Amino acid sequence: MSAHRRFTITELAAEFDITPRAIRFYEDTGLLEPARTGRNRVYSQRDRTRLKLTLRGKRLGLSLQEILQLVRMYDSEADTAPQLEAFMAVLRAHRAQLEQQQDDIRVMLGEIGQHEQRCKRLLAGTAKSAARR
Amino acid sequence: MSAHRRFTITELAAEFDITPRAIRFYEDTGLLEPARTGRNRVYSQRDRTRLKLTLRGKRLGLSLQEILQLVRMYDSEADTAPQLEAFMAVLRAHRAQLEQQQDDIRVMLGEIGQHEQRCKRLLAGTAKSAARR
DNA sequence: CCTTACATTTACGTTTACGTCAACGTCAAT
DNA sequence: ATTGACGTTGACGTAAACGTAAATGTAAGG
Repeated sequence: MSAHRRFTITELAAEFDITPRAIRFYEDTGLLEPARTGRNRVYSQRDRTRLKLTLRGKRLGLSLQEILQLVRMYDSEADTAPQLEAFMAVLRAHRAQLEQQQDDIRVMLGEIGQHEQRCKRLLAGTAKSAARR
Repeated sequence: MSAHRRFTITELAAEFDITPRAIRFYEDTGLLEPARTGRNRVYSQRDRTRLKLTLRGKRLGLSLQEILQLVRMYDSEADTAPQLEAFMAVLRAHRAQLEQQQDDIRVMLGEIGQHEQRCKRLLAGTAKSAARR
C-alpha cells in the first residue's frame, strides 16, 4: 500500500548488509539519487529498487559503471530507430554474457558435485576404520 | 594423444585472449607453476587447465585468492574426517553462492527479455511512422 | 546543558588485478 | 654484425570499490 515509503541510510544498510559508506559511494557514482531533509539523505522505494539492482549486478561481477549504464539504459526513453537498435545490441551482448555465466555455473556445480561424492566416499571409509578399533 | 603438450606463454595468451602479463601475475599469486627452460616458462596441459579454471572463476566474479583456495582444495588429499567435513562445508557454501547467482541471472534474463520486447514494439512503431512519409 | 547516537563532508589509505615502461638476454634471419 | 621477435625480471602506475579517520552538525534523552 504505502508506495512512498521512505528509508534512512542505516535502514538500507542494515537490510542489505552493507555499510552506509558503500551506499554513499553508489550515490557518488550516480547509481542513487536520494532526496534530502536538510543535509540528510532520504531514500524512496525507487532508490531501494536501484540498490537491489546494483547489488544483484555486483554479485554477477559487474562493475558499478556497467551497472550504471544498464540502469540508465533501462530508464532512458530511447525512441529513434538507431537508438533502439543500439539499445538492443547492448541487450544482446549482456544476454550473451549471462548465458556464458550460466554455462560456467553449470560446469562448476558439476565439479562441486563430484567432489562432494568423493568426500562422502572417503568419509564412509574413515568411519569404518574408526569403527574397527 | 599427446597428453604432454607444452605451451609457451604467448600461445596461452593468444588462446585465451589475455596478456602474458596477466599469466605471469597468476603465477605470482600461486595459480600457475610452469616449468622452465632456462629462464623461460613452459606450460603443461595441467597449467592450461588451471588457467581455464582461473578464467572461469573470474567470469563468475571470484577473486584470484578465492580461486586459489578452490584449486588448492581440489588438489589437496584431505583424508581425515574433520578435514573432509571442513572441505564439504566450503563446497556447500560455494554451491549456495552459485545457486544465488543462477537466480540473479534468471531475473536479469527476464528483465532483458522484457526490454527486448519493448524495443521491438517501439521499432515497429518507428517503422510505421517512417513509412507514412 | 551535556552527552549519546546518528548523520554529514572531506580526504587520505588500501587492496586487487593488472598495465606500462625500462633494461636486459637470446636466438634466428638478413 | 645487426635487427627483430619473443622472452625475462623489477619497478612503478592506475582504476575500482570501498575503509577509515577527522572534523562537524543536530536531534533526542537524561
